[in-house]
Amino acid sequence: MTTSKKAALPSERRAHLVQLAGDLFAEKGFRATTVREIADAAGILSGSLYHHFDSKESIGDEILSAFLDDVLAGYREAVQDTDTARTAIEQIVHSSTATLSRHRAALTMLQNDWPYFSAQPRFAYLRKATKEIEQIWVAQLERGKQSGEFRADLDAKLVYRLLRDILWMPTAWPRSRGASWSTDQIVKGLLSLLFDGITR
Amino acid sequence: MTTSKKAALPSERRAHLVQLAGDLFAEKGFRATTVREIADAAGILSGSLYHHFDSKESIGDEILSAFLDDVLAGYREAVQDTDTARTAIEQIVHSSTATLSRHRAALTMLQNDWPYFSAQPRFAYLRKATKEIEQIWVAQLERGKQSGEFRADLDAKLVYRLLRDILWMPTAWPRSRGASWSTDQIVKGLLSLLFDGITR
Amino acid sequence: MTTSKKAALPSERRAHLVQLAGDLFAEKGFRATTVREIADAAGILSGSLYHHFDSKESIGDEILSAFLDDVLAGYREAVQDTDTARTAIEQIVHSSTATLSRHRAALTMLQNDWPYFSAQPRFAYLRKATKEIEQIWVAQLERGKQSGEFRADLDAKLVYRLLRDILWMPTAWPRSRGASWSTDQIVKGLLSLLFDGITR
Amino acid sequence: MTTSKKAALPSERRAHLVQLAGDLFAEKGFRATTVREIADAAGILSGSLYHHFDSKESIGDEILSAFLDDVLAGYREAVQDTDTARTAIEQIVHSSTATLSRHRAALTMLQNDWPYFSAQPRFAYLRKATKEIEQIWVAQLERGKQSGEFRADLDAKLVYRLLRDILWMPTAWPRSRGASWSTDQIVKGLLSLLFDGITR
DNA sequence: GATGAATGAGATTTCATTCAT
DNA sequence: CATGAATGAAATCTCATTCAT
Repeated sequence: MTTSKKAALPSERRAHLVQLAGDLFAEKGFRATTVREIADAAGILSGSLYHHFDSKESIGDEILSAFLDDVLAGYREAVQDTDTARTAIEQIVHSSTATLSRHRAALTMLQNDWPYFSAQPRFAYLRKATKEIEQIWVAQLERGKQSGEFRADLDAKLVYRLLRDILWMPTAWPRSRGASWSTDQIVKGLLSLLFDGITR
Repeated sequence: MTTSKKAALPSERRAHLVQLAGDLFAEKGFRATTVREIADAAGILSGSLYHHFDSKESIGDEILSAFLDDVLAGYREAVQDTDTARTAIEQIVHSSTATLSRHRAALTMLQNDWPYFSAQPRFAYLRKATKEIEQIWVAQLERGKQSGEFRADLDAKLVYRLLRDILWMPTAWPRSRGASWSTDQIVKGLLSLLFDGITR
Repeated sequence: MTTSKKAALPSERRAHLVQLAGDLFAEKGFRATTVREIADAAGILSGSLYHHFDSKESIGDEILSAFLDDVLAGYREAVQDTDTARTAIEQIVHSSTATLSRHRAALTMLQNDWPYFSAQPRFAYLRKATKEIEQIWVAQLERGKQSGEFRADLDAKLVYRLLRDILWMPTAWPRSRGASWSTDQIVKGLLSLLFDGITR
Repeated sequence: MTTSKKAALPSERRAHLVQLAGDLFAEKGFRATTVREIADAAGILSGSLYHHFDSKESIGDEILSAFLDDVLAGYREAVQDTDTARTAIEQIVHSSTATLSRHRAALTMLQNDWPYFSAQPRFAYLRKATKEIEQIWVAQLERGKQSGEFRADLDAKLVYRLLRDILWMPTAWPRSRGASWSTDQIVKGLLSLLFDGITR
């Protein structure tokens, strides 16, 4: 009656394991983290992980798809009922603030192991999702160009890519033992930098 | 009495192999690239690579240190004899333009495999070099704050990290089959974005 | 004071599980079938099977010994009170018709995993039973040679082996999605094919 | 220049390893044989096998496709320029005699692990080849029915399957420590047994 | 009787590296 | 310089089985 795919059965234990795995992925990347390390972190043997997951990749899958679902949901909502392109972009950025800190692992994985994931059919949705993300950004940038809010000479695709990266990537910065910034701080610094520039 | 380290013996063949390896590293990352793939690209067997290099890591070493040497040299020169902080930052950015495109592989490696490299004593110079890079940027940012050129509320370290990333990382963007930007285009787009902002 | 061996406690549920397991064994072989698959088919978890069986092998045991008991009983009865060797052989064959279709799983298991079973002390009875089966066949073949019913140059052991295989194996043929024959059809085709070939 | 697929590069060592592996497969079946056992037989470590082969399956692939190529070539030649269906069938059988003994491993593998192989896309050619084999047999059987050589009531497909099995399978019989028959003996016994049974 | 979690042994595979020829 | 063969450590994964609840 129930589907036989393990991935479909949630459970507290399972969620906890995904959490542990995600922490390791965020620290060292997906491929660089061994299932043994994940199992060690959970206090079980590596084989025991396969009671909960089909494969290491299915753990990655879970983390990545959860992230993209969250981001897309946030973006779609952010651009609804906005009066100006600037408001829309601001909302997109703010929506990210909330989302990103919950998904450090996914960001690190995308940054470190994109070629690995994007080459696999199983992760085809990564390309699909990033395409939709691009469309949302580009649509708002073009809207701002048309309305005169933004400079007419912006290369929308390029600006999108730059903005998305600068927005997303710091979350994946290695947590150094010394001072490090919160996602909030980063985004705030970023916004003030982008909208107002460096100069006084 | 020449040193017995293979790394000390340059040669055209050797340089070519580093080039080939770098191309693969730039595409898939350092760890994700196998020595067999490098050897295949060179049309030899994997074992034969060890006539030229001590280890896979020594190839990585060569690529990374060449990059950092180049960058640092450029940065040191860029800030010399500058009248204003703004000029200094501009020169830093422009110096990068020239350097980055020659070092795609290094950028990808730093982005993908930083935790791997930075954990090894052999690559201790990575931390040293990045620390010097930070000092150069931060010094100029603080100078600008003091002189009134830049906003007084800038978190210099944070701004440095954001700027460095946004400056360096696009070079490591995966070369998609569609339209892709040259390093020049990227830096130009970036500068106009940062110094003038998005808005008109 | 019932024995503590689980195998000694029959029950409907138990028989049903053996049936389900047998179906899977018949399809994919004994070793290739996992206890998880058996449990899935029964709608329970794999660990729960161990309330009913000591081990996977004890399920196999049950299936194989039931088959051999059946076959031997049939063979012993078949050769009793027969006037001619030909009649005896005919009865043996006909006795098989009835028996085989009920034991597809056992046939598949013997065909696929004979080396595995025959190497284990637990399954020593397999060799014993097949030896008795051989004796029954060979006795009748020799009888026919002596009486002049069968050709004198028959290698009785070889002919037995050929006949037994051709009689048993088709039952283990993979059930293809297209047209497939009933055990009845197969045996009938076989008889009409073989019988005149044996007789002088 | 050369293809990078290992499977395409023959070598003496390689052929020797296939031979050793085949011997083990013939004894215990494909799945039941571990790569460690193969490596042990060759006096090397299991990982070293992967210098020569992509995977265990590619060894199986080599053995199976060599067998089917051989069989099909023999069959195609056997039926060429035959005056009667009986001659054709006879030649098919004789062609098998020569072929089978060289391919004990393949026969065992097909008998033990057919469900495993036939389920994999990589081994799709197994179905294709067996289909062609069936067509060759059935064509000759039908020809014989039409010409009056064979009984008109033969179910050609069923008879083919029975004949092929009885012809092929004994080669896969476990080599018992005692008396065992050569492929020649088996086929001879078989022919004398079967031939008159087919003809009217 | 069944669940849910885990064990533990062993399987296949990967890959940087070594070395005799 | 290059080949061809091998090493050896470690990785992912499989699966029968156990057991507290």
